[in-house]
Amino acid sequence: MPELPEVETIRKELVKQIIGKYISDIHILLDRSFVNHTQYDISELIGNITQIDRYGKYLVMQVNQSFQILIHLRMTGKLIYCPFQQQNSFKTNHIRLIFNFQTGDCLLFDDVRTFGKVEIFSSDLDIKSYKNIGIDALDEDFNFNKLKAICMNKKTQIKVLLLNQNLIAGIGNIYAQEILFDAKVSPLIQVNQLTDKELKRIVVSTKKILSLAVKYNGTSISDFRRVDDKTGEFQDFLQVYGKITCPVCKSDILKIRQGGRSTNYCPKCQI
DNA sequence: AAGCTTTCCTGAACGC
DNA sequence: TGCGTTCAGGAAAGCT
Repeated sequence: MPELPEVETIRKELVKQIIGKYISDIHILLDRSFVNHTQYDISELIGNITQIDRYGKYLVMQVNQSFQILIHLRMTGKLIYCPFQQQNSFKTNHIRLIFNFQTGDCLLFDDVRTFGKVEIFSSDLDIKSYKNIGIDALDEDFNFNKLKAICMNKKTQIKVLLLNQNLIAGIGNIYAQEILFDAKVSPLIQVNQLTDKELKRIVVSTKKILSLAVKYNGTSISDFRRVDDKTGEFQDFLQVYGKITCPVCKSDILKIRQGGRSTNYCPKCQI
């Protein structure tokens, strides 16, 4: 499931593959994957890809000065670059959209569970405010003071807060668990109860875990694949997600549910 | 208003 | 074997 490191991995690879390419046609295979296309004339959604940015888990492709393509992969969305229509060489069983380039190659949007979304925005729209996206977890302005301000007067459990994209953007269920394990903080603590030391450890662990995961091209647990269909490598570094035994103290890892999501944590290391 | 719950969807894994 | 049930998850809408 793509979180910040996976989306950043995809972004970097897309920059290499498709910057400067001319989108000549967008082929829609599943209507609901392309949220607001009925507001546009598809034949006019053409032009050069000039820039690709990431905001939290969102990808934004700038096309000329005219419009932006906003992409969210949710759980099973993939972007696969296919040189010269070599679609058969990739495991693309659930293609929802095809971006065709003038050069004959294309970008496939493949998504088993169809939660992923592609959306068109005019260039003057600010996506961060439109989608109410919080500060990016790897933004250098995300620091102790910022986290303390975010946590002030809130009773939410820290694990649930880390998943709230409106407050901090980019952290999903795998990395929230890894960050709290690394910071030795219980996922159950209400954020207004966190000490300054704990808040500082959470910030340090967030930077450490996410940047390491970016370095290793993300985590491929089940669905995540890179633009060239390769897997990431960070799954080899996971400490607590999907684990039975704590790698530090050998205690049994507890599995609980918070806000409808599963959480693994070590009750001995994470107090 | 903050913080819950529900909805969307499919394939894998499970139980009988 | 094969059927039915459960689970997984991000974000937004609908609740309280």
